[in-house]
Amino acid sequence: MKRKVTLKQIAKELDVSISTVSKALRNSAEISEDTRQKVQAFAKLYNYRPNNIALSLKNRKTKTIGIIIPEIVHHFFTTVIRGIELVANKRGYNVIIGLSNESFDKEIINMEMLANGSIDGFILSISKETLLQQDYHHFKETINQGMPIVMFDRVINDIECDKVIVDDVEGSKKAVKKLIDNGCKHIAIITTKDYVSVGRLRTQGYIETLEEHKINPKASLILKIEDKLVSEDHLELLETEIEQLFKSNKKLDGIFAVNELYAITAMKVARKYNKNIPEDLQVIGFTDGVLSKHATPSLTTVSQHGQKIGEKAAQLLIDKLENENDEEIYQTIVIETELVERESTKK
Amino acid sequence: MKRKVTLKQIAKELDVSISTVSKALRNSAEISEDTRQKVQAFAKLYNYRPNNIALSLKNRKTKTIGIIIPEIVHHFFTTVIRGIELVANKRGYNVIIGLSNESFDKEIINMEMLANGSIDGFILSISKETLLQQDYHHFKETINQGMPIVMFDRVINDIECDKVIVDDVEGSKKAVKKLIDNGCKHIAIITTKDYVSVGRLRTQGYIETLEEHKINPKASLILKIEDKLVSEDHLELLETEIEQLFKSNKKLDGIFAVNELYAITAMKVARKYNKNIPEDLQVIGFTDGVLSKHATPSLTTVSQHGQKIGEKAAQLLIDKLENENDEEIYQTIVIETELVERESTKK
DNA sequence: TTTAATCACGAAAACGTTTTCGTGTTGAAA
DNA sequence: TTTCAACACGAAAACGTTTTCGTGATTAAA
Repeated sequence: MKRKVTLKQIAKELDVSISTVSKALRNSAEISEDTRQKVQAFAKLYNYRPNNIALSLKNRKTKTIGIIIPEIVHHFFTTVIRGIELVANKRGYNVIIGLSNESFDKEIINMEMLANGSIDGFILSISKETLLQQDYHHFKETINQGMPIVMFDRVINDIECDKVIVDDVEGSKKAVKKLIDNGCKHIAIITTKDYVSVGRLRTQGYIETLEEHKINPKASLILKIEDKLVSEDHLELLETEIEQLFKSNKKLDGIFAVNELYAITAMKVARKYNKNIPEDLQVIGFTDGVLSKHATPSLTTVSQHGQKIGEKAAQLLIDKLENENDEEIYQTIVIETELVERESTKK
Repeated sequence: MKRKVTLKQIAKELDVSISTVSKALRNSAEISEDTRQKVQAFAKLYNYRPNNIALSLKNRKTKTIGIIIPEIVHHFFTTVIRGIELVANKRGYNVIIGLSNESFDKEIINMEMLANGSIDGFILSISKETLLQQDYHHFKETINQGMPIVMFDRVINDIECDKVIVDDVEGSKKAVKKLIDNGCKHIAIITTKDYVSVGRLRTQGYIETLEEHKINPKASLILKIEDKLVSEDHLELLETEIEQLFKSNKKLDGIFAVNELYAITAMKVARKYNKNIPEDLQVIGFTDGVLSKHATPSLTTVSQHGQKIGEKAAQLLIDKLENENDEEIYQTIVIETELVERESTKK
């Protein structure tokens, strides 16, 4: 087992100073051709690689991006990570991941763990608990200490930082409009409680679109799920709630669900009630994931282009990191949504 | 914007030495109660946090684990990550992620990027390309430099390191046995080419189980997919290959697929051929993910307990890291698989 | 031959810690 | 009054780099 070789060891071995070795390796003009070759040959032989930690300390930058997300077993978030990793790697950055697990405390702990020198900046999506408590001091403090943050998807307006979002309202409008155009008269929405910003916005899009088409939004057609209860383990609860929706709206012919799971479950319930999809009931989801693609019938959804979100977020962050003149101009980038039409809606 | 405060600044401000500040903060007995309180108060006021990078350099350990996986948009791998993160965090470690994207070169690049000081050890699953090329020098070199590696899921025997695997053969046997017990006479397997170790092992389990039950494995019932062709984008190819299987085996009444996607697609094809599941055809998959749970009918699968794999891997790695006496004893932990019975098999 | 410029290298500081060891000051014991 | 612990603190080294600056030796110009 040969330990990693350092400049010091090379210097000692070749009987020159550390500075000389360093310069020789970096092809400094100060060093003679002779020693340069000698040093480089030796370094190559022993497979010398500069120690990242030492470099980080010296340069006061780690070339590492910290990602904080609520959950990793989650198709959307992983596509975002994929995007981040893609451009980060291309630009010489590493990616370190912290999971808040939707918890306020864990979000803070993770951020503090990383903020003390381990990373140069954050890309994050806020945990539900944080959104619920509306306590954002940790973000503000981090930014105040000169560490840039880029928020995506779940963002809040009164934090001054770069943001990458999808136009939830617009995306939701596309979906609802599609249902209307396809002839649906009684369109329900299955959404989350309002404190989840994306749920709120998508609900808003739903209502606006109905109104634009002179349709009166009916309260009985709006189902707001308390999603703390509806983790993967509480599927039955979700199902019964949706069944209620079916029971109290016999004429139901269109459903817009703000995520895949709600949509899939709705289709399941529909089958139970002998409604054919898309003939009797058309369904559109939000967030294009594996479920949508492989469900039967496959699900028409609003795609958020998670990877693009990640790419853009990483771009924004790295640009800010590498721009010396830290002008405090913050951008909010909106990534276009796209309606992916599949079998759950009529042609 | 107040920059992060350092020991030096505190020392200067309070007109004491850096050593005194450091000791005071760490409650050293060398420091008087008076100055201790003064320093601690000041530190608290300015929210002092020791710089991780400096600590890493000093201690020659980063308290960070490097994970290298082939793909992040992948249910199994993310559950493993979740497990790793869970115990890593509990034990004060961070987690940094590199994606090989199933590429040999990217695997190497990522590992080199991290191996130069950024992390204390690796947890990884080998890329398909690496498995295909059978070039494992980068693993050996890393280990040789004193950096511990824990491999999971896709491992290779002749690398000396800790490993966490599922018993693919055993898991596959459970599945096939279930099909036999349920009365299937013509059981097909949809698997990968043999260079993917998990595919090979699951095929082995299939064959062995048949033989144990005096059933002759028929070549026409073994479908080996070249999975480079079958990314998410080549679904039709997968479908036609499976259709061939149906066409050439009219009596087909059981399918064991080595992953979710193959299983789901098989069910889709079955529907096309008007085979009822589970009455006419029973299907079992491998890897319990979202698809299995939410498909219709829901899919009976062999669950690998990804999270447990991650937890165990992290445990092994951290134990090794924190055990000074680096005895070179390597363990291979086998995580039990479990047959999760759902609607795609008979009761 | 003297002066000045160029060359080739080394010493040292800096990044932010922790820790070992040394030292001046105090108080008590002799 | 002298001696010696105990006390409270500081200097310095170390982790592994990069970079600035200084310097002795060689070479070219005067």
